[in-house]
Amino acid sequence: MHEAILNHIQKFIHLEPSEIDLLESCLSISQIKRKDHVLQEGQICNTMYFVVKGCMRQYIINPRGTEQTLQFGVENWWITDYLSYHNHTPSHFYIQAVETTEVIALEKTVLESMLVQIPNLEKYFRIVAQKAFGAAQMRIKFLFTMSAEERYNHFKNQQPDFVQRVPQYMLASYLDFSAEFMSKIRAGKV
Amino acid sequence: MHEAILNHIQKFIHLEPSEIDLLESCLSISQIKRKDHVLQEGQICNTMYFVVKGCMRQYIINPRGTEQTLQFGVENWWITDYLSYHNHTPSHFYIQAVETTEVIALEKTVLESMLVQIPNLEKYFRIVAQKAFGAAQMRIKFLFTMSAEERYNHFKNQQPDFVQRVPQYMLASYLDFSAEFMSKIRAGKV
DNA sequence: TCAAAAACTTGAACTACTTCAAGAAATACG
DNA sequence: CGTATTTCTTGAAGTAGTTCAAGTTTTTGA
Repeated sequence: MHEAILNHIQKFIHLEPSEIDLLESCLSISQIKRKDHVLQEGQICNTMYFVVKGCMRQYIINPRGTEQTLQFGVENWWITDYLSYHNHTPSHFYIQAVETTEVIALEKTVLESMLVQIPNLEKYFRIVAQKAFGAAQMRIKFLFTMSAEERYNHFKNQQPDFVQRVPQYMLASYLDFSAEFMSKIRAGKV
Repeated sequence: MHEAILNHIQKFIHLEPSEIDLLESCLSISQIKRKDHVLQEGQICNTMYFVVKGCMRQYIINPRGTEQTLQFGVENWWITDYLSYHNHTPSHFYIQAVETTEVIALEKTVLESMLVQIPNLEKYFRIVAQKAFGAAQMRIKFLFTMSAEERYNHFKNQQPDFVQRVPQYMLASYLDFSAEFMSKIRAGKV
């Protein structure tokens, strides 16, 4: 039970058997159906989600009414709105299941008591957040320096399977170009 | 001595007097001259920098040979390449002083021993990284949804003083448009 | 203090994308 | 299985920006 998250945690820190038991007792898996939301714009985000199986995404609706994906979360990723979570402010984002997804939803109150009981977990979440921030910096670099076609090819080389897994319009918006342009890139019409 | 960083840490966690002493003994301020680098592309980043006074920036040189700023770090900000730091891989970035800047440079070996001796610091760095990641997500949102002029005005409203403080071409690249276009925005010629 | 370097401005030509609209194809699920 | 919904495609017209080049202004530091 909960092997996925326990394995992931133990990639970064050591856990005592008693700590594993404690974790087990606090965690539970829930299933989010395709297209269901776990966070809507305007809500305060009190939960962190660990993706066990499936795919979540964080997106916004831009002024033209089009969805734009800011982040995908696949197996072994955490997804949340950290700013809303820390500042208790209304979120700017939606978080939704792209496909039917199993997550471990960790509420702030539960997580905070876990962090007190297993102080070593602080290190785990520190490393997760630092790596995520590092990845966000690289993402901004790619957005700044590559053309649309280059971003598509680069992503496809890095994550060949993932390209098949999500609708093209979601990936297009994640790479910051229109769904129509994605279609033309794929057809070689650019 | 080191009040800036001690105050910043104590915004998020409690420190015992003995811990403060220990910190004091490990920290030292160094001065980075305007335009000097603390990290160059290709180097492995082993240090985190806390800005006490002044301004640092992280930037890249794009394929056309133009510098593009990915991140500014002003007073009370940490700046580093977390990906290079964690993975021991060559950095994609330059980190440079925009103006002559006082930083506390924390080497990985020193920081790691501090984290062992003051486990509570893990929490501090967790929160710093989570907030930084949250800010990066918002940044991507702004890049995705606002026009160049909107990004400039938004930034100017949020950080009126900062706009005066750095060369326009650095801010232009941070907001992802050309220095020339910045000039036209400011002149109202758009 | 003053020369050199850095930063800013301007206009003209260009281009990598977007938007719109409508139809075709693929997929979900009752 | 079949239909409703979602996703993808295509071309034409438009635009928010870039690039280039040259001149001007401001700042730096010996």
